[in-house]
Amino acid sequence: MNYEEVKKIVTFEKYHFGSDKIWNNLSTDLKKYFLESFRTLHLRKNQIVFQENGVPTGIYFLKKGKVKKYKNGLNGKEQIFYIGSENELLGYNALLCQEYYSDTVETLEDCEIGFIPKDVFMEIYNSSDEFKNQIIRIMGHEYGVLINHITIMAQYNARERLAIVLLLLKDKYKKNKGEQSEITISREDLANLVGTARENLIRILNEFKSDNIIETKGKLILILKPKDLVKISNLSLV
Amino acid sequence: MNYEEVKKIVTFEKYHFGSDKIWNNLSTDLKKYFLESFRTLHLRKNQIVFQENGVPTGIYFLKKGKVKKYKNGLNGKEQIFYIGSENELLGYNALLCQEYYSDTVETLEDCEIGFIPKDVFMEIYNSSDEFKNQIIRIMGHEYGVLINHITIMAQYNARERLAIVLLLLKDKYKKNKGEQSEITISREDLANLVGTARENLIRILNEFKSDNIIETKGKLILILKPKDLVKISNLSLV
DNA sequence: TAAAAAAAGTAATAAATATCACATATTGCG
DNA sequence: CGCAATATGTGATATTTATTACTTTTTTTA
Repeated sequence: MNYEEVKKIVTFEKYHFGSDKIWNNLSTDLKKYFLESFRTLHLRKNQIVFQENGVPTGIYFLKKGKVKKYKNGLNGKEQIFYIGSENELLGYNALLCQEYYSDTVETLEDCEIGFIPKDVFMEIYNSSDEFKNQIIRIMGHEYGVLINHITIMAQYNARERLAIVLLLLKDKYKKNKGEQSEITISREDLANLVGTARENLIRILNEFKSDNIIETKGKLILILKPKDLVKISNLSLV
Repeated sequence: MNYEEVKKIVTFEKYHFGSDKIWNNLSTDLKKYFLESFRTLHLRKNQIVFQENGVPTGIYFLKKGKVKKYKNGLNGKEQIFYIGSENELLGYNALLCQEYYSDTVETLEDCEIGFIPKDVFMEIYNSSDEFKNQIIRIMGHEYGVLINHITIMAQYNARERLAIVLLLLKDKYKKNKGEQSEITISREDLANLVGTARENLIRILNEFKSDNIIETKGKLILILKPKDLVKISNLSLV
């Protein structure tokens, strides 16, 4: 199995909402209007963009940085189900279905975020069929990503899930071509993403370290042998 | 805690895709045209409506009966993430995002299903803003349902999840007002919905039986004390 | 920069869950 | 109908995961 085959198994698209593809099929005029319509917010690390049960007043466009999307479960424990990165849209689901937010978005690092008020967004949305269709395409794709996530959470054990999450983060934290991904994430967040206790997560990370699959330096995680992670993940082709 | 409060905790909407609300805000003319546009299929129990990785050729409208929505996970094990019932639409996500189906839909009993070919559906979809907005509203709502599901799968134990699933099925299998719900489901399917091994599921069902919370007769499950299931579920308000 | 707070890591133990190897029903069908 | 296939149910055991009670390290901030 070569690396290309490996990449096919862990298809990034299957784990990525894809709202950064909002520009596809959009005219340059519309793109320009959209980009000019937002006010830029600078948020520090660990700040909340919007919160579960809050009222949507617009949508957000993550220009720079990373965010976690989570829902509070048993005893307020954060269930992180997605890591958002550069160029992704945030908060359109609740706005378009006219409900309160069903999740919370919080920055993982200093972020630059564009905010577009509801009325401006709806104006663009309603005036352009291309834009509307693009949003719908994204929402349809999300469905597949989420049910894939459900299946993984329900059927794979913590070790397998950690392998999958690390492969995914390797892509999300990719910098320039050829460069090593520098995954910086707290053990608490990683545990809440994998869906296991922090103590358990650390034990598995240590196993991966002693097998030279990964290397850590403080919060930093480097993936040395992605192929081994694919093997551990138990993910199958198709 | 009275039954009204109990019902607030296990909000049906939080677990229901809501595509049966497609008619809301729709003109009677459009509704009529829609209903007249489909060909009715009669499917027996355990027949597949559409399959993961298949090409969408239209959408389905479940007129009568129940279906399971699942994805095949580890070693082909079915991960059931939704039970569809009367008046729900099926298969619109993949069609609208122009991808292959990401899940499989299979009947749980004899079903009457309307099929609308892609071109006819897209014609209705594109010609009516009300219809389009209704579909979008449904897709936005689904997002909340799925992340709620992820949180439950990741944080609640099998006993809690079974309690939640039984309360949900009680609503899905509701007949006429005041009548007792008759939940008929194979133990295998129930285990794949709860996300645990069949043996484990049966053990927990037996516990519920000896506490007189439920009653079973073959595949039939009757819920005697829903309030007790709410307590067991550990679901909290808000 | 030093104290306080938060996060990370360790080890032992308890609890939950999966797996295996069966026995017993139930259902489908030639 | 009756046999085969499938589904259900039981008990023992192995494995995985959570929990508890800490120590150590890192980060924050007064």
